[in-house]
Amino acid sequence: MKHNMVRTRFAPSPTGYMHIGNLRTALYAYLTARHYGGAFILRIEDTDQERNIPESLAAIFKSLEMAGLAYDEGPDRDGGFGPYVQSQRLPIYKEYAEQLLTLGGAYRCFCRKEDHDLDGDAPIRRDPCRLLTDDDVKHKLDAGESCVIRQRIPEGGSTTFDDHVYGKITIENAQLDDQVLLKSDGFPTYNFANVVDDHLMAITHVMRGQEYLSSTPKYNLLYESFGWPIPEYVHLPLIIKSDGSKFSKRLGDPSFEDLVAMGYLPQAIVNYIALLGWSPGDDREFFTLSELEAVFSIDRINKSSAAFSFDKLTWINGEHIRALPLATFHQLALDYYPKALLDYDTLKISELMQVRTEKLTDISQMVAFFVAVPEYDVAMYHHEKSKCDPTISLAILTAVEPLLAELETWDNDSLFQALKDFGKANGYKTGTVMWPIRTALSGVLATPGGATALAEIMGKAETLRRIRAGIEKLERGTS
RNA sequence: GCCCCCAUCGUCUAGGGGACUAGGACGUGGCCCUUUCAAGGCCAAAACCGGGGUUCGAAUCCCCGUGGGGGCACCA
Repeated sequence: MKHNMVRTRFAPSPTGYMHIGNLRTALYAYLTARHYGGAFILRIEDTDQERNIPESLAAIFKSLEMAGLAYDEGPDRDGGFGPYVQSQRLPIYKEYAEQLLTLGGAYRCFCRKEDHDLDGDAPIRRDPCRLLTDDDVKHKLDAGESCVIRQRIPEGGSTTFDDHVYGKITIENAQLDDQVLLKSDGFPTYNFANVVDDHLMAITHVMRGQEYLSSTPKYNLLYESFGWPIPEYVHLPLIIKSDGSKFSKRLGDPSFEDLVAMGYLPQAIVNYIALLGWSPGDDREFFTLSELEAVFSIDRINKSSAAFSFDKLTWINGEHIRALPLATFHQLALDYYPKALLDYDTLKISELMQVRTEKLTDISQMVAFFVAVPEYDVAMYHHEKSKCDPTISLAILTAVEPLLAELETWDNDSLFQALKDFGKANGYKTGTVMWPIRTALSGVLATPGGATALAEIMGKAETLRRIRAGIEKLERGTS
C-alpha cells in the first residue's frame, strides 16, 4: 500500500435495499477514492442483530454493481484489512474495548437497560458506574453480573473537530453522553465499531451523512484515548423531499432499485444524485461516472440539504437515454415492448422511440397502438395546426387509399414523397394530408414518428386496413 | 428541553467584498423548426429570509432574530 494513499469506505448496514442518501454517500466516497487514485472499501455494519437481514448482503453487492461503484476491498474482495463484515470482527472489538478500559477511556457499566430509559428527554448525566472501583467491578463480574462498556467522557472542556464541508465545530463535553461501546451481547455499537474499523482499515476520509455531525466529537475522544490519528471528516448534507421532509423508504419514497424499476437508468440516477449536494463549478450537468471521477472534489460539496426532484431526474434520464447507442437502447426497450409488437421491425420502432423516451416504463404505453388502434373519437380528426377536420379527413383518406394501394416502394421516403405530391396537386398542405393518416393509423394524439414512419413500420396491408377502418369510422361519425 | 448545523428563483445550484441590471439547469409560459408528439433552437416570468453592524462598497464578513433540519438508544 502506498503511503498516504486515500482510503474511503462505504459502510452500509444490511437493510435489504439501497437508500438514495446512502447511494450518494457511497458515490461521493467512491469518487473521492477514484479522484485521488486511492482505494474504495466496502464494509458491512451488521452489529445490530435485530435488524440484520441475511439476503440483503446480496442486495448491496447488486446495487453497487448496477451503479458502477466498484470497490477495491470488501467482504468478497480481501485487501488485507479484513474481515470486512463487522459481525466477523467481534474479538477485535473486545480486545480494543478492554484496551480502552486500561487506558481509562471507558468503564464497565452494570446498570440494566431500563435504568437508562427513565427520561424521554434524554438528559445528559453521568452514569453511577463511572465511580465503581476496581474491586467493585471485580465483585460484580465474579457474581456473574452482565455489563456493557461505556465511553468515559471527560467531565469538563470541549471537543473541536474540523470538517471539510462544515468547517470547525466545537461541542462542550458536558453535552456528550457516556455512550455504550460494547453491548452486553458482546457486539459493538456503531459508535465504537466505526472508530476501531476506520482506524484499523486505515481510512483517511470518513464520509457520512451529516446526522453524525453531533456525535463526531465522541469519536474524536475515542481516537484520542487510543492515541490514534484523527481522520479527515467529510459530512454530507441530507437529501430531502420537495416538501422538506425526510426522504425515506418507509414513507413510500423509492430506493435506488425502486427507481430503476420505475424506468430510470442507473447511470442517470448516479448522475442526478451527484448533483444533489455537489456542483462542478461550471454549467455542465450531464456526467458519466468516469467524468465524475475526473472532476469531483470534496471542496465543492454543499452544506445545505437538497430536495430530490423527480422532474429533474426524469430530464437527465432522458438525456442519458438519448446518449445511448441505438443498439443499447433497443436492447433495453425490448423488455417493455408488448409480445405482439415483435412481429414488427422493432429496431425501427426503437429508433423512433429513443429520442422520445424519458423513462423506460413509458415505452409500453407509447407503442401500444402498433398492436391495436384504441377506441377514439372522430373529434380526433380535428386539428387546428394541421388545418384538418373530420370532413377533410374523410376526403383525404378516401382519396389516398387507392393511391397508397398502388404504391410499389413502401418506405418512409417514397410514402412521404407520394403524399406530399398528392397534397400539392390537391391544394392541401402536407400537414393536412398527414394528420388524418396518422390518426387513422394510431388512434392517438401523439405517436413516435409521423404518418409515413408509422406506415412504413406497419407495412402496406396493415396501413390500408387501418385507413379503411378510419374511413368507415368517419362515414359513420360525420354523416 | 439541551446541543449542533443550514438559509440565493418553486426545485438543484453559480457566486467566496466591487466584474451582479445576481449566472446556469429542471419545471412553467411563448415563439421557431416540423408529418403528430418529442428532440433541438430562441425568448419570458421567477431568488439573495428579516434587522442591525463592519466597509468608500455587501448575496458575499460579524451579531441578533426568524425559519428549516439534525442529534441527544445496549440503531446505524
